[in-house]
This record gives sequence, structure tokens and C-alpha cells, in this order.
Amino acid sequence: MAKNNTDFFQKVYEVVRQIPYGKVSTYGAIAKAIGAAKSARTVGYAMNASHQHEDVPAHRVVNRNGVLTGKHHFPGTLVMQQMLEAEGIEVKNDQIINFEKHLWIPEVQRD
DNA sequence: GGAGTGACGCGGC
DNA sequence: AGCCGCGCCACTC
Repeated sequence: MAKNNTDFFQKVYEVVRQIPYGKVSTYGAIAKAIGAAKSARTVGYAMNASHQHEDVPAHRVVNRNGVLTGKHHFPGTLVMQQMLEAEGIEVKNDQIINFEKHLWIPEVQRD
């Protein structure tokens, strides 16, 4: 069945890695993409370990409200925001402007 | 091995 | 339309 928790993390990284430049995604969208719509919370948890991965743009992942909820976990408080702005995404008060316009929904990952 | 926690989401009030 | 509370899943103590 290959339903090991390790695979879950791997899937999360795969999806996040597919986020194109200048785009952002949500935990819920990623969770759904990997077939675990109810595990949005766990997706965020996986992002913690994503720090040991360099191909995982965790800064492009925000909550469904378009708020940089995970910015506190970055080495700098404004690092996440700066990275998004560098990609052409406007961020105001830890929230992405025109979030829907920058929102990118990943395709469902199937085994 | 039970209980708590967390980078979330949604329904109810 | 904003605030509160519950659910869900993986992980740690």
C-alpha cells in the first residue's frame, strides 16, 4: 500500500517543487493534490522538514487566506515576504495582494 | 501508550 | 462579516 508517512512528506515536497515562479499555493490545495485533503495541517508540518531540502520553495506556500502564516519559521521575520516580493508578488501586512491571481493549484498526484 | 501540539480548513454562532 | 470551536493527520514527550 505504500502508505508510509515518509511517502507523505515526499509527495508534499514534489508538489511544492512544482510551484512555478511568481506563483503561490495553499496547504489545503497541496493536501488535496497528494490525496490527503484533510491533512492540510500535516502538510505544514512537512514544511518544517522542508528546510533540509533546497528544492522546496516553502515561501510560496501560504494558508488558504493568502497570509504568510509560516513566515515566523524562516530565519528572518521578513525573509518569506522578501522572497515573494522578489517574484513579483505584492505582500502587505503578511498578506498577499491579489492572492487569487497569484494562486496556483497543483495537479493531483497519483501513484 | 495516552495526551498535547501545530506553517490548516471549515462550519456554526 | 467577524470570532469561536472542532476535526484531521503526523509527530513528540
